[in-house]
Amino acid sequence: MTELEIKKEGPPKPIPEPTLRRLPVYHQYLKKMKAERNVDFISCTQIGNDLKIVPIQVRKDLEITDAVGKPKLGYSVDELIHMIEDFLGWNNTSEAFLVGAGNLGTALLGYNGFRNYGLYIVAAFDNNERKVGTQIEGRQVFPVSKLTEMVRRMNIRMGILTVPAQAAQEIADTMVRAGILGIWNFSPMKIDVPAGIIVQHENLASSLVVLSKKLALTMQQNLEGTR
Amino acid sequence: MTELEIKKEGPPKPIPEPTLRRLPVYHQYLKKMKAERNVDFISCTQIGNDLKIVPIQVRKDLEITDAVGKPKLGYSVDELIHMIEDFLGWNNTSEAFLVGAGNLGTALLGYNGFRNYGLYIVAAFDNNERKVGTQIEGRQVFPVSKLTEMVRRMNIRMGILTVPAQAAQEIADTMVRAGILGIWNFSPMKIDVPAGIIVQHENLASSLVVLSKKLALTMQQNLEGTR
DNA sequence: TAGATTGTTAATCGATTAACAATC
DNA sequence: TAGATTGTTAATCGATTAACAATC
Repeated sequence: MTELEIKKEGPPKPIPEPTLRRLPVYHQYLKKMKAERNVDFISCTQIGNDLKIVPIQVRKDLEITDAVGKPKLGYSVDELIHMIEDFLGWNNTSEAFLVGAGNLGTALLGYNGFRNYGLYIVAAFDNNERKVGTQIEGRQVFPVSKLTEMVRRMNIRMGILTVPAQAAQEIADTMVRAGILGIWNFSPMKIDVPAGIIVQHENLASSLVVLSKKLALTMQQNLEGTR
Repeated sequence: MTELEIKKEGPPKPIPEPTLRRLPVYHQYLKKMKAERNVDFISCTQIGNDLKIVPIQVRKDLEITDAVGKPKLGYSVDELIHMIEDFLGWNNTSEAFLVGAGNLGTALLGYNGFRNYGLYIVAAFDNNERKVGTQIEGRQVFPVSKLTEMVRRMNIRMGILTVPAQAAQEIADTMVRAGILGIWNFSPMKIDVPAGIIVQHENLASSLVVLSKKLALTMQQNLEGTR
């Protein structure tokens, strides 16, 4: 070993999905701590307490971003924010098309936060004649018939699916044929895609089931408590 | 042991959350198989193949609903659908209030599927004067100032939060004070609640991160493949 | 220095997967 | 009957949690 620290590369360690999902939560928290209270250094203990995550979990999660802390002091908030953004690739924006400019699609188009997460929705597509040609939240609405050509021309890799259930599979097929590699599916329909295509399905039924089961359990326990 | 099978009760076995999230997926699939192809019996192998879940996983998941299959034949589709609905409590509806009648709120109000999942959104609340007093998707819009009283009067237990980030915590507090026990949080803000209150946070940043990381990995692998 | 906190290695826990006997 | 599929028990895997030495 020389004095120069050799950064060992090794095979890319797999990132646990739960960790990945928590990183944006830490990021939001850190941003808030910085803005509201101008905190410079922070410990896993404090993060954990505030977010109701066990501190050791926080440490493990942050480790994956290669952030280093100082014993006794904690992590530099600025550095941590930066490391998370770097790790998540929020510093280089990628572009996406959104198909289905209904209420849900409009809501997503109107959510400016995505830009901070490295995502920019460049255009929307819809079959409704009254919407085609207009702008929604500053983005042009094109007919779905233009989708394939535009995906190819602009080299778009991500598609956001906000169409009704019955149209979901067909639009997904079109997206894939055009060259889209990742689909963010907000439709209530599971879609079939070829191997190698990534689908992230926001399944509200699944989420609702988790919430209602927990709720049912709480209410049952409350009842038992009064007996 | 008599001839009568004694159904052993035992302590309620904990339900793995991943299983819970998959049950609605099976349900949707089964409904589709029934409707489109009139399938009467189905095996875990087939379900697994179609949904790209390993068959043994499917079996384990279905086991929790107490559904029983016939060796060689598989499960009765009708019975399975019924058992899942029963297990998830989709046969008795519960009511919810929605706060924030923007595009996202409107989208949720317009999604009729919730009724099949045992959820009915009875009313919406908003501070926008142009919305208050109108109907959206057939539901009356009330001012937020009426929320507390109406939650109490109607004994509502679930709140759906579709307000902008900066209003989220305040509305959540109001909900909790009024007696809401479960909050379905669609705002991009993590909310603090007292112990015992259930929060299901639809965190789009988390989902996006998972999708983009996977996408980045695929694109990287594709690149390596061409070299 | 003393002690809080990080970094790292080991133990635990829970979900997934495998193995195999029972059965229609 | 033969064989596919269920039901059930065991093994594996990965994420979480614990333990403890290193360090500022």
